Amino acid sequence: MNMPAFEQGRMKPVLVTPAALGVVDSMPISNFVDGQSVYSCGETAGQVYRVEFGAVRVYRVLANGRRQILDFHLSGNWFGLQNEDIRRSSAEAIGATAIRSISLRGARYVWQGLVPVVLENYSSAQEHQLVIGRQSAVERVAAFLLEMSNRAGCACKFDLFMPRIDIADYLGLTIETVSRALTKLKNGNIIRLRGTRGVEIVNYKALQKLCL
Amino acid sequence: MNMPAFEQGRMKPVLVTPAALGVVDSMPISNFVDGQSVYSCGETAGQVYRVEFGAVRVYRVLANGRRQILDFHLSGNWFGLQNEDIRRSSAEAIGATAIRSISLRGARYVWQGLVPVVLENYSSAQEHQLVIGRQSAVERVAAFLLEMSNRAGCACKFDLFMPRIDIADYLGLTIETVSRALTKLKNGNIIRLRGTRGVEIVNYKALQKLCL
DNA sequence: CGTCTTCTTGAACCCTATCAAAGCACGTGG
DNA sequence: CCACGTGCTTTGATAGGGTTCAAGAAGACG
Repeated sequence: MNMPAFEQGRMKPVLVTPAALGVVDSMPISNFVDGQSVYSCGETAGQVYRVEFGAVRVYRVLANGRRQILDFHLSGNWFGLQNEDIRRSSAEAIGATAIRSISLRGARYVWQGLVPVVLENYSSAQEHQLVIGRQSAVERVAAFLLEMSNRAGCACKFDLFMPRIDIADYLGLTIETVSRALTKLKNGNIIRLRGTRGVEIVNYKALQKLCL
Repeated sequence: MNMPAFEQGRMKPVLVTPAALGVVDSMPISNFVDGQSVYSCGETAGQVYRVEFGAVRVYRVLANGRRQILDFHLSGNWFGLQNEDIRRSSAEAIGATAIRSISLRGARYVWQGLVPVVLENYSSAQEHQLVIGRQSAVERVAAFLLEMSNRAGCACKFDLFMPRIDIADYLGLTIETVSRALTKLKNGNIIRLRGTRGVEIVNYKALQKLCL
């Protein structure tokens, strides 16, 4: 089932990103305010996007109003990639955000470079399935904090850029449960909370251990 | 944010599948018995796979033994697509299964054709996030039955090809809860159960309504 | 036809959601 | 600079849904 090492390398021909193709950096950047829609469920999908700065939440809403945030996208992340013509999710800016949009006009060439991007998004979606499918509230919040820490460059001190409700809808919990989990982690001297958004990881290993 | 219709069509240059590239059909097919491993977590990833007949479950296991099935793959479905060198999930045959494996030797060309496949898998992963993140037990089972019905060609009468434990681990529930949900749907005259695996959807609309 | 596995059913418990209210943070205007 | 108001967060009490543990029933298979 295994392969020689020289073949493993071929897994990533994909380091040829669209940027490397030289077509992306010339694409237009738009600015969004907090909560502003980038695209909405039901719209036709004609572009893919890259966050230049700020953040984006991609989510879906059930008929009864329950919302599930599928992913957060930070500076450098691509989103809006899909095969179907119609958007089945919505995307909104979190805070002041700049987004580069790429039309799929020269589709074949653009998609080719986006393969690693799609694979990465796919991978993180699967990771998240595990978290919301098989972990308890505290474990989910712990996993979330580690994820945010990693995305902040593995800093042990960072700011959450989204409100509690977004964390809850990302983790499949309620804001109250998220708050209680954070309090529990704080009381266990695993994290420290600074104001509403600030987080400091005091006991990194304990946090990792919680994610099993 | 919308685009003219003629550009929409460009979203799918991707109908050029590997099969169309003429390299896939010549790839070797292996046979697997029920429960046999296709690849395991921790192995190096050198191939992608396509189910020829039978079925495959892709799953991850937490340190404490809790398992989450990420996806089921049926005849014609591709799996094992990832960017990283190391497998973070495991794949097993469900029942007697034939699988075609494609080395990523001619990687660039293969990946190019696989873009729609990856996008499809990504899309179904997101769909599933919604189910396990924001739906109740009965709603999850209802969604699962509809999914299986669709994959069986929208038949209202079909066989589940996996045991209850797989359904449970796919939906983030226990087997008992899955069983109770099925009983509830049966008692509500929404479905009929034939033996252990057989399912007949009696009230299709009611089932859809449950998924909201 | 018997045995083993899988599935279903039951009862008790636990975790998380829900409902309600108080505490903060921040911005506005006096 | 402080009072006030608004929105978000935390904390509390209760209830509901799902898990867990424990049998029992139904299939599958030799």
